[in-house]
Amino acid sequence: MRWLDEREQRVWRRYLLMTSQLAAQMNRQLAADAGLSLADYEVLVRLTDVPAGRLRVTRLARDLSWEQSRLSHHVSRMARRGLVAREECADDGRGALVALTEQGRAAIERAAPAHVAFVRASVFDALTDAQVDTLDAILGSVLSGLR
Amino acid sequence: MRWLDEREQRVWRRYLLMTSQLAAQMNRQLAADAGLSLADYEVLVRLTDVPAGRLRVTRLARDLSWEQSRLSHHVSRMARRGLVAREECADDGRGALVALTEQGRAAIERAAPAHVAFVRASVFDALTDAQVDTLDAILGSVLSGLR
DNA sequence: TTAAGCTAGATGACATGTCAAGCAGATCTG
DNA sequence: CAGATCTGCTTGACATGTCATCTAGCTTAA
Repeated sequence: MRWLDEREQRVWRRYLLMTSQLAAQMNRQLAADAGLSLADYEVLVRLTDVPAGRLRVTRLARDLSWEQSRLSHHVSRMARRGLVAREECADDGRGALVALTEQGRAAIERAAPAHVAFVRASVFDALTDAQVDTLDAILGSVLSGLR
Repeated sequence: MRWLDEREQRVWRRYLLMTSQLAAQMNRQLAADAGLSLADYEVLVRLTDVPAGRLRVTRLARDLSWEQSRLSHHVSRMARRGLVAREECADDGRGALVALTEQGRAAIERAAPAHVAFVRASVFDALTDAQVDTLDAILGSVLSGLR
């Protein structure tokens, strides 16, 4: 049984700390700016990206790499707040579409500039170009191992 | 307003994906092996690290970089499951100690080998030494910007 | 064409996390 | 030394996420 050495432990603890702090601060900023969570933001971004402004539930879940039931619950909550709307699917009687509402579009347009500025300031501006390249490689290696 | 360029967007999305997948898999593995969550594991590790096996609530929260109320709720849940116990603090009438129980110690001893093996396999074994160094630097830079 | 099985989604139960408020025991100050 | 304030911790309300299960609409094969 091989444990983590000193350096590995330090890196690992800092990894856990950094990821949780970064997520917490993004959540707080989005909440303050536009009453959104990071999860809301991700859903809205994806919907904004497609011309029709609507996607099938399964497709959206796959795009976001979310579990389907998580998305279903989340859509319910977002619908209650008027950020998205559920629509029937003509093709498939079982299907459902999640559609961006005007209010949802307004919310993400309000939130996006400060959110992007925060990501830029706290991540990309803090790193050299070479570090970003290495980070990309690291993410790729770890991700491919996870599948 | 400067948005993220192609490469930055790709890295950022992969960052969000990788961090969430890694956390999800760690949680699943810990749950399967020992009925623990990653949060439980972190609490138990910290308590195991101190000789007395008990810490003041505030101290533990600070060590973990958790909000105090999160820890309080979490300790309640862990106490209900017998993993830790709350104790009175002799020094300070307001204070409370969180103490590792036998059952808590048994749980972490059961969980640790596979958990460490998973972290090693999915992270450290997937990276070169130079990548780990760069990761360390990246974590440091971003963290210092977050405070 | 119909019964078996598959697929899309929703839901209930429950664990987790955040924020704001509450409470009781320290501490400080006039 | 008595009120004001601060501190350590808990609690309630509520948002979020997971797992298991349910339902209804498709699909397929005898």
